[in-house]
Amino acid sequence: MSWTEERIDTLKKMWDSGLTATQIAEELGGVSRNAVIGKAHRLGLPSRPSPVKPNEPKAAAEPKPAPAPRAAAPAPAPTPAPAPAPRAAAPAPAPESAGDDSAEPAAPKREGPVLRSVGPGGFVRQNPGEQAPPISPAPPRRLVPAKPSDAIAGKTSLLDLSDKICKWPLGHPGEPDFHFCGDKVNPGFPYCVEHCGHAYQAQLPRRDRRPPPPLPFGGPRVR
DNA sequence: CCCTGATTCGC
DNA sequence: GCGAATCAGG
Repeated sequence: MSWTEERIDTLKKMWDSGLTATQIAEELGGVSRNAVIGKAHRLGLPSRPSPVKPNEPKAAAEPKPAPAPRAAAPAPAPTPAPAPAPRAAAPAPAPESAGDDSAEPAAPKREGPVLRSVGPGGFVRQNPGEQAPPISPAPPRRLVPAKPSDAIAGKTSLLDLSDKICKWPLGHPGEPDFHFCGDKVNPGFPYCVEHCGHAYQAQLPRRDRRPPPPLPFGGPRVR
C-alpha cells in the first residue's frame, strides 16, 4: 500500500482524534502500526503522550553504546553537530486535582479518543470545579448517540473533521454508516457541548451510575 | 507478558 | 520515503 493523499489525510485525522497507531493501521489496512507511526513522524504530526520518556541527553559522553547488531555502517560522523534540538517541550502544567480521584468512565481496553492530561490541541484537563458552563454531570442523561437522522447522507466523514467540529464518533470505523457528530465544538474541547458531557464526566457515586457510559466509536468493536 | 509511541537505519 | 527492527516506559 502506498500513502495516497487520502490515506495520509485519514491518518492525520485519526492521529489527531486520539486513536492509537494500531487502530489507525487497522483502519487503513495494509500497513503496520510502525508504518503509521513512522509516517506520522515524517509528516511532522504532533507527538502524543508516549509511554517512553525521551532519553535526556546526558553529558557528551556516549549517546549510543552502538552494539548495533543491524547497523552495518560505522558512521564516523565527521560533522560536529552537538545540537540537542529539544523537541516539543512538555506543555503540561499539571493542573493537579484534589487528589482523591480522576474521574473517568474507564475506557474498555482500547478504542476511543481517551481523555488525557494534555491533548493534541494542547488543552489540559480541568478539575470538576474549574469548569462549570457546559458540562453537567447531572444524571438526566438518557440519550445515547446523537440522532443519525441524516445518516449516510450529509454525514460528517473522517475527512470532514476539523478543530471546529465535534469529533465524537458514531458507529464503528469501517462501517458504512460510521461518521462523526459534526456539531460545533465546545471551545477548547474536541467535542460539542453535548458530547463533552459524555466524554468528561465527574466521578459519580457508584450507585448513581448504573448505565455503562457511552463510549467513543460505539464501544468495543463487535467482530 | 501485554500495550504504547519513538527511533534507527537498511532498503 | 518507507517501515521492520528495536528500544523503552507503563
